[in-house]
Amino acid sequence: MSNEKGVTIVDIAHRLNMSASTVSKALKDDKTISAITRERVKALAKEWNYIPNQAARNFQQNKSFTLAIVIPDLLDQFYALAINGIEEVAIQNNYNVIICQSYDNSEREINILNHLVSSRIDGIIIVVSKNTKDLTIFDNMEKQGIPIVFFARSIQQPSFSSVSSDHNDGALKAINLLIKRGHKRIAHLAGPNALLTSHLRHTAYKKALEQNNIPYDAALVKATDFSYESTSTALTELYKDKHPPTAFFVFKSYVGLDIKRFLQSSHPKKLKHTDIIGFGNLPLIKQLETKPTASLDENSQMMGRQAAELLFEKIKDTEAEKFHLRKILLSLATLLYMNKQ
Amino acid sequence: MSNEKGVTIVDIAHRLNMSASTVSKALKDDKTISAITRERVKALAKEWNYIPNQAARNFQQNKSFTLAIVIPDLLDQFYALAINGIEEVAIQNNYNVIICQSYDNSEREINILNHLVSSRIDGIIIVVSKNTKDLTIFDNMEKQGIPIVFFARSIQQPSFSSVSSDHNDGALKAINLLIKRGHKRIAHLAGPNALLTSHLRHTAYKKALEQNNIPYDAALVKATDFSYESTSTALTELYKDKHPPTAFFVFKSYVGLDIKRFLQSSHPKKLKHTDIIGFGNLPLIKQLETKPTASLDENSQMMGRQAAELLFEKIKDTEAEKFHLRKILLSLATLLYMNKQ
DNA sequence: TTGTACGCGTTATCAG
DNA sequence: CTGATAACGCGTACAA
Repeated sequence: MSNEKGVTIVDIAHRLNMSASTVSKALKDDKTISAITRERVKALAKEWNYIPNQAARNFQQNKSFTLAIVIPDLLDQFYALAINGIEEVAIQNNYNVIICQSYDNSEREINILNHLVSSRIDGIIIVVSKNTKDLTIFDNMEKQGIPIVFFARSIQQPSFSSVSSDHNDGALKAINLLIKRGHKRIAHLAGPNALLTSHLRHTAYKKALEQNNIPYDAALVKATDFSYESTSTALTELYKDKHPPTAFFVFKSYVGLDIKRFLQSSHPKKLKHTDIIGFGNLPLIKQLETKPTASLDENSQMMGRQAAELLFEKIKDTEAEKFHLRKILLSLATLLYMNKQ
Repeated sequence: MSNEKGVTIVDIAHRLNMSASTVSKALKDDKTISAITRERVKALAKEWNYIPNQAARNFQQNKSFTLAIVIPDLLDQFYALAINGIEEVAIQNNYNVIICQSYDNSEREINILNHLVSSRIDGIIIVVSKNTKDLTIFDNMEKQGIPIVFFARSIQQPSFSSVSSDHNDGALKAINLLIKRGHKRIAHLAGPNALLTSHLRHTAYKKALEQNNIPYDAALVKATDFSYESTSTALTELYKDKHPPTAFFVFKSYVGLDIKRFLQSSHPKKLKHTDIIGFGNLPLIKQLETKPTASLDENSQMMGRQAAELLFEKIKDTEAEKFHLRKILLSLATLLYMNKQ
């Protein structure tokens, strides 16, 4: 019978008059153990409701069979969907996933990472928080054999694997669409300065304009930290212009939604004629009565799957002491929404 | 110097010519170790970047310093906010949180729970998935000393701790508000049948009508499984009635949003005059141009904090071998939204 | 004040 | 085919 602390392999071995190692092997169907023994062991294990002590296994094997996802914010549906994709692949590989929120705060991020290292996490998929500058911790982690995949947000260091959207591809598709719809004054609401991705998308915006022979106007570009207040300040500035924008290319769709909110309260007449397009197709857009013009469909679930697959390649390669680096850039479809006229 | 597998206490002890136990104690500032020794140890630990092996600790102490949250779906902002509240309290207690999605599937839920037990999780906060009937696993877990707090969704078993909204209070406030706004035909869109909470809210709806001397009409009540399709089928039925509803009391606000979507496409003229109120104040409502009439403000973040605090009480009580049961029912404010007229 | 000895549950190795 | 033994890193009771 079981004591209250849980049945162990030793308990079973004792009852069956065999050694713990035999039981251990029998439990995992090791062919060097006779079929009868295996059956006896499994039967008793079931009867006694033996639950393997995963903590002991982790310790013994110096592995956790767990990978971590570190994201700024769960409320952002882009990340939530990505998690679903990652989990899918993790489950296939018999791995568990732990989700950590950095709240876009690099100190908290470091705490999280240290704890993950300490817990012998097997791999990490991370969306770096917006102020993260110091990448030494990531270097150290890779040196310790913990594979990392950077997700969505890019970083300076070229030696890390990553999965993200193709900014140039996305910007070009967005700008082309807006031009096709007759716009000349296309503003760009960029992400926070501290984020490398903000600059990449800004540059992509410039390039896309160039390719369409539209002169770049720095006055049409403002940064936002993604809060409504910040976006609204930026917009107030933009609308002071003699030739205010008639369309927006935004860092991500959430910013586009805030633009709509702003217009509704400050320039309701412009609402209908202002086209907005940005990165990210969010489920919540389904719920909106008037939608943004379009989104660059990032399919974050698929991105998550890709990141997880990449991570598992690295986990296996680390075990084999190989070296593995890959950067995946995903091109984007534009997703048009239809508003009632 | 450190080997690549990470510095251990033994490494430090060896280098400093002392025993591992001395180092172990020094590291945690044990006063029985001389100040000088403590300093020497800590200095070297820092120099060598010693990272305690949490996996070893967990194993040795048979604790994980981690609690788990099991929810149906991360995309639901109600749960995402609850997580934030839980995390807040967990961090204060130096605990980690792992988040698991059951996708409202009880088989997956069981897998998750088994794995959590196996990992020696210290406590669980769970939103049971909608088909969960068999509660023996929870009984077993409590027997094994793993405290559980049920969150938001109620279960039959009275012997578990829980935190949820006060259905009667909520329903009464909602119905009162709708009546005040002149409605007589108030429909109820209930949750799935398999969910006890659906019945509780349904009953609360009946009671609230009674208290207002409005006869209960079963034809005004339909269940939805929360998908748009299901809700839309229910609505189609409802609008076949000779006296179709002019207002809705819904299981949760997401259903209310789907009602709006449905009306917009099928009965656009009714949209303006149909009042909708349900459980849950969701951040995404900010983004809507026309909002539901009101929400019962569940403040899931605060609910999360309460659940976590309750769980920590239980964790401490378990250690002290005490018994602890509490059910928290939170009353709700109604939150009115103002639509442009 | 410091050190010794042991156990936590599991698995890998190697001997029988 | 099975068993004995050691090892993983840490904490702790007890001895010195």
